[in-house]
Amino acid sequence: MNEKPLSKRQQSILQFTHGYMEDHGRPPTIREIGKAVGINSTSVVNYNLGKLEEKGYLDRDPDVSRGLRLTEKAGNVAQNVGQAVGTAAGALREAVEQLIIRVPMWGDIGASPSPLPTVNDRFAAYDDEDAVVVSRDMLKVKSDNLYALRVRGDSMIDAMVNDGDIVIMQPQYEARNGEMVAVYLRNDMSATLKRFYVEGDRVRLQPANPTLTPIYVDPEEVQIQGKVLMVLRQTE
Amino acid sequence: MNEKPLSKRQQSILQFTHGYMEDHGRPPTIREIGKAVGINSTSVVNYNLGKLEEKGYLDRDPDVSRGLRLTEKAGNVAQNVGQAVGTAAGALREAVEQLIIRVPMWGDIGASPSPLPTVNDRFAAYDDEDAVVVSRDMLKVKSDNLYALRVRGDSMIDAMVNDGDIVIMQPQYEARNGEMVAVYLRNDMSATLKRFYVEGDRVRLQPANPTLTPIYVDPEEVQIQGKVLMVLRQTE
DNA sequence: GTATAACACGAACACTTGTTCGCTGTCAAT
DNA sequence: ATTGACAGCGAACAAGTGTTCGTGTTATAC
Repeated sequence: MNEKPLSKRQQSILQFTHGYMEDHGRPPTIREIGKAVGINSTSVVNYNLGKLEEKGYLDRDPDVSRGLRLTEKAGNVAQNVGQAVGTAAGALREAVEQLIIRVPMWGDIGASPSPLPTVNDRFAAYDDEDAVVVSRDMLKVKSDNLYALRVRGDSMIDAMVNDGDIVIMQPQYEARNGEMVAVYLRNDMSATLKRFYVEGDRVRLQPANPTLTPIYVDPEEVQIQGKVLMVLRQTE
Repeated sequence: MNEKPLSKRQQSILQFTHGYMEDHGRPPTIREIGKAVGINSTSVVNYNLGKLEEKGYLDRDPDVSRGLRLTEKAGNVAQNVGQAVGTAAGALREAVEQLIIRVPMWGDIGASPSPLPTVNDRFAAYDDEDAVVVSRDMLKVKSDNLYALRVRGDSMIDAMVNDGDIVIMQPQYEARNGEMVAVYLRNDMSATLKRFYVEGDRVRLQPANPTLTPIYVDPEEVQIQGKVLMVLRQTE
């Protein structure tokens, strides 16, 4: 449809109407439009509004005061404000959720004898205040059931994990070779973080520090409690 | 202020007005309100609108048609959609900025001989894609000028930092006793991460692993490049 | 040059809309 | 029992607002 462009007056009318609606929360009257765009006669304003309606820039309800409505074509604002705000807020919330994970802090690991807390141990209400915030980019797994533990004592040093460090865990009760896991050694009654390998009928637990020697244990002695995904150290 | 609750009629007036505004893009007239909530007399509607204005639920412009405006207190939608969306977006963006810091990834540390990159070395445009996202809670400093380095090789193991770990650095060229810093040893042409102590006329560099022995160097040999704030390890 | 359409205008009118007035009824406090 | 506050009502009125009418000017098509 090859349509005539808007006259300058018609553009002024649209701009004024849009701004008036935003400032006042209601459309302007015919006389208010005329005063704003320099038209002395209500019938000229009426004529131009009729033309704008023909061209699809606004709707008019006849015989009611302030019976104008700008259409989408006029670039007017969305009518359903609450929905627009909610949609924007939801989109931003989704964007944040795409960026970070809040991992609940469940307690400590390290002082012997002390088994690791497990998923099933947890019944206290999750407290968001104690969460550790981590970038999703740094985790390559689904974020189900992650938890954080703070290391107490020097027993994890062979795992290159220091007193005070935080480890991000994923519940897991079996391990593949090479995975860094938290294991509870029943004979020692202690927990440790090592890379796990099955070798013949024994289990090799390899320290993260490659200069240290591994330990070999009977599979019966090992209780895997979870996989280590990240270590976070604050040095201050 | 102990204020009387709204009457049922007043609640109906607010609800009708809100819905009419959304449906029609303009406020209702006194007579439209009366018809909707079962009031035959314009003066009763007028009286109740006056009460709602007193209580802060709406504003009235006198002597104009459709001169009502619901206020925030009425739970009405924001009038300026763009502004409301922008305000909401800004508030959420501020909330995210309160929660996390995006630390630029500047390069590697560890392969010898290789001095640390410094603030002054950096001239390429900061690429947000390479940033490391860290929770502000885990940093106790102003976030000015932080940068991240990825560790290459085993040379940091005495610092309890493994190949592939990420360290979050703050530029700093002098150190207080006990701070974990990145230092460049001029004689070795190598960089290391250690706790820094001045002892007499020498400098003691203490490994993070307390079972290892420190090294003593001449102060002239030491070039401090930055303070280590955090270590992040991905174990997968 | 003429006819037609588009655009413009002031004035009057019709209708819509908000305000005011005088009155009534109910309820709580004195 | 009286009074005052509150809520309600119909009617009249004043003001606001949109529509219609008759006329004039300018641009376009033939």
